[in-house]
Amino acid sequence: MGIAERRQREKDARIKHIQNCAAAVFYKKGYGETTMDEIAKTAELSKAAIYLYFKSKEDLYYSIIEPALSRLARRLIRIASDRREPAEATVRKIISATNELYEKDYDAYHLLSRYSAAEYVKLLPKAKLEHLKELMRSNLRQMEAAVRKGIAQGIFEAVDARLISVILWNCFMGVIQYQENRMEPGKTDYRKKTIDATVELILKGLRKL
Amino acid sequence: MGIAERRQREKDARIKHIQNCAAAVFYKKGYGETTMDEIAKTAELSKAAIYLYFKSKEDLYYSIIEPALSRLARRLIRIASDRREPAEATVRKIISATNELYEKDYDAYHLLSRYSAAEYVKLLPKAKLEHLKELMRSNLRQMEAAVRKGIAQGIFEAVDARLISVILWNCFMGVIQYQENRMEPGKTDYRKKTIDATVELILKGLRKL
Amino acid sequence: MGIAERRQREKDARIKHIQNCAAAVFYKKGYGETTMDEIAKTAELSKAAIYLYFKSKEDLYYSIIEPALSRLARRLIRIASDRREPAEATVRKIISATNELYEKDYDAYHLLSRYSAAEYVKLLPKAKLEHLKELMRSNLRQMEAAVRKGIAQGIFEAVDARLISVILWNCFMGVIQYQENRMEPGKTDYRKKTIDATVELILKGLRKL
Amino acid sequence: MGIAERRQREKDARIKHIQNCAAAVFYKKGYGETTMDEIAKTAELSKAAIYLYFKSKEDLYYSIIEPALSRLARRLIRIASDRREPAEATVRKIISATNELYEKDYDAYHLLSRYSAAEYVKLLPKAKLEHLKELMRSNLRQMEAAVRKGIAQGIFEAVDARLISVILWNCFMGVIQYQENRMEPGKTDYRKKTIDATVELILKGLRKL
DNA sequence: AATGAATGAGATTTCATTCAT
DNA sequence: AATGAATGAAATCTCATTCAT
Repeated sequence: MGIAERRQREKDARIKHIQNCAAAVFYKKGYGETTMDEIAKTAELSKAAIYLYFKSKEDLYYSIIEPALSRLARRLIRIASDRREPAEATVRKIISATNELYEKDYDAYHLLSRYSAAEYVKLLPKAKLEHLKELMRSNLRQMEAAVRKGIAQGIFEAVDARLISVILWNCFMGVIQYQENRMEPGKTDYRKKTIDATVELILKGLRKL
Repeated sequence: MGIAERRQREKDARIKHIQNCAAAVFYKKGYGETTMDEIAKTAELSKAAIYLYFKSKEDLYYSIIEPALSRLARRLIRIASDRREPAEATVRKIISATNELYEKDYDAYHLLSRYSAAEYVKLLPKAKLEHLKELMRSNLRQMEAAVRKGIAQGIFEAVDARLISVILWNCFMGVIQYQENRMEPGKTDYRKKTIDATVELILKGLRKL
Repeated sequence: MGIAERRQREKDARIKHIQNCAAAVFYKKGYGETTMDEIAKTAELSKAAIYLYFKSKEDLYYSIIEPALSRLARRLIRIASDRREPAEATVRKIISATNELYEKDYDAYHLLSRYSAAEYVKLLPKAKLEHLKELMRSNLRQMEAAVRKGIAQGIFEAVDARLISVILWNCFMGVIQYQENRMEPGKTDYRKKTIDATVELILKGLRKL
Repeated sequence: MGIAERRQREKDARIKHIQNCAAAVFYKKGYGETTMDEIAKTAELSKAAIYLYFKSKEDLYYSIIEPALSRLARRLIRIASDRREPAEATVRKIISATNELYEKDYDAYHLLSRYSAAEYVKLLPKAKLEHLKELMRSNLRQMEAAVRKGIAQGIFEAVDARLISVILWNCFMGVIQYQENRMEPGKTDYRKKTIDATVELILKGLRKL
C-alpha cells in the first residue's frame, strides 16, 4: 500500500502546489488578466499538466476559493454557537479566525479578500456562485449573532445588529484590501495591528457607557 | 462661433456618454472581463466610434478614473485645510465629500471603490499608475491630518493618527464594497445610512471619555 | 436604400462564399480533420472573419447541411404528393431531384452524401441532430410512398415498400459515395449514368412480369 | 516452449482485444473524433500500454482495416475463380462472403463500410493508402468478373459489366451504411434481409427475360 | 462623424505521444 | 508488461484595434 499512498500524497501535493501558484497569480492579476500560461510557468509545469488536475480555468479558481471559504464558514458557526461567552470575546474570535486564514491559507485568503460577486456572475455557473454567496452570508450572520448577543447581555448599546455586523465585516475586509493593495510594496505589514485596533475602536464605540 | 461651441458641447456630451456607459460595464465586469464590444453596445455606438474619442481601452478607463479621483483629492485638500474647524466635523465632511461623488459621478465612484493597485500594475503605464497612487495617498493624508487635528484639539484620544485614518478610510471603502458586491440584488441600498453609522461609531470610539 | 441593399447582398455573398469553401474542406477531410485555419485560408479570410458570420465550427457546418437537406425534403414531399402520376415516374423524379442538388448545391450535397448519424451524435446538439434525422426520415418516407403507390397502381409486385425504399435510397447514396470516394481522381464522373442505370435496373426488378 | 507459446498467445489476444475496442470507438466516432484516451478507457488499459503494441494511432487503425480487407480480397478472388459456377450463385457468394465478415470481424467490417478514401489521404502514408485502394479495386474486379461470366453464360442481359458491378457493390455498401447509421437505435437489424432482397432484386433486373 | 468589415495576436483547451518508474 | 505523469503542438475561439467607405 506504501506505493499507492505515496502516489496519492504526491498527487495531493502537486494539486496543492498548482493551487498555490494559481492563487498567487490570480491574486496579483485578477481572474481575467490571469493566463493559464502564466500559472503554468509559475508552477513550472506545462499548461497541459494543469489540465490533468483541473478541468478548466474556472474550475481551478473555484477549487481555491471554495474550500477556504467553506472551512471559514464552518469555523465561524462553531465560534458563534457559544451562547454564554461574552459578546466581545466572540467578536474578537470571529475576526481572529478570519485573520488566521491568512497565515494558513495565504493565497485563498488573498482571493477572498478580493471577492467581488459582480465579477463572478459571468465567471461561475449559477449554482457555484450561489454557494459562495451563501457562505459569505453565513459568515455575516455569525457576526450578527455575536452583536445581538452583546445587546442581550447588556454590554452593547441597542444598535442595529445587522448594520453593525456589516460595519465590522466591512472594516475588516477594508483593512485587508487597503493593506494589500494600496500601500507601497516593501512597507511593513500593519494588517494585524490595524485590524486589532479597528476592532477595539469599534467595540469601544459599541459599549454602553 | 455659436456653431463651433455647440459642436464642442455635443462632442463633450458624447465623450461623457461613452465614459458613463463604459464605467458601468467596467464596474459590472471588471476591466479584464469588459470588452469594447459590450461598451459599444451599451453606448449604442460602433466600436470604431469609441476609438474616435479614446485611443485605447486603457485610455478610456483612465479617463474615467483619473478626473474623478483628482477632483476628489482637490476637494479633500480644501476641506482639510481648515485648521480651526472641529476635527469631528472635518472627518464627517471628508467622508461626505467622498460619498457625494456617488451621486454626482456614480460610475467613476464605482470604479474607484474597486480600485486595486495590483491589478493596475500591468494595466497602466507606470506614470499614470504612480499618479493615481499619489492621489490616493493624498486623500489618506487629509484624513490623517483631520485625526491629528482632533488630537491637538483635545477631542480625540492620543491615538496613532495614521492608523486611525487608515481605519476610517478602509471602513468607508469596505462599506461601499460590501453594499455593492455582496448583498443580494434588489435589496435597499443601505450605503449612506451604513456609512454614517460607521463614522459615528468610530468617532465615538475616538472621543476622550 | 441602394447602399443598405448592396451591403446586404455583399454580406450574403460572403456568407455563401465561406460556406462553399468550408463545405469543400469539410467534404475533403471530414468534420474532425477540418481546421478553421484551413477553411479561413481557403476562403482567403482570417479565422476571426469566419467567426463574424458563424458562431462556431459546428454552427458553420450545420448552416451548410441543414438548408440543403431541408430544401430537398420539401421538394421530395411535393413530388411524392402527386397521387395520380405513375409510380415509376415518381421514383425517377425523386432520384433526379436528389441528384440535381449536385449541380445546384455541390458542396452541401457532398456533405450530405457523407452523412453519418453516428458521427454527428457528439457533434451537434440534440435538437439539431434530431431535426436532421427527421429530414432524412421524411425523404425516405416519400420514396416509400412512391413504391407503395406503384403497388397500388398494379405496376409493382407486392413487395415490402419500406424495404424497397431503403434499397433504392441506399443504392443511390452508395453510388454517390463510390463515385466520389473510391475511384481514382481524374477519371470521368460516371455518377449520373450509374445512377440512372441503377434506377432502371431496380425498376425492372420491381415490375410485375 | 510451452511458456513462450502461451506468452505469444496472450500477447496476440491482447492485441486483438485492443483492436476490437479501438475499432468500436473508431466506428462510433470516426477516426478524427476518436481519442487514444477513449480507446484506452474502452480497452481498460493505460494509454501508454496501447503504445506498447501499436506505434501510433494511425498504425492501430491500419492494423484493423488492412487484414480484414486483405482476407476478404483473397476470399473473393477464390470465389470468383470458379469459371463454371452459374454467375448468379457467384454473385450471391461474393455478397455473402462480404456480409460474413460482419459476424466474424464485426468491428473491422464496420470500419470498412465507412471506408472513405478522401479522408484517408491525409491520414495514411501513400503506400498504405494505395494498398487499401488496390484491395478495394480487386474486390470490385471479382464482382465484375462474375457479372461478365453471367453474360457469357447467357443468363444476364448484355449489360455494362463494370457498371453493374459498381451498382451491386454500392447497393451493398449503401444498405450497410443505412442500417448502421440512419435507423433509430434499438430497431431490429434488417441488414441481412435487406441485402438479400437487394441482391435478388438486382439479379432479377439483370436476367434475360 | 460614424460604421461594418477585417485581422493579428493571443487566450483556453485538447490530444497523440513519450518517459520514469 | 504496464502505468501515471507530463508535454509540445495544434485546435477552437476571442478581442482590441484598424481601415475603407
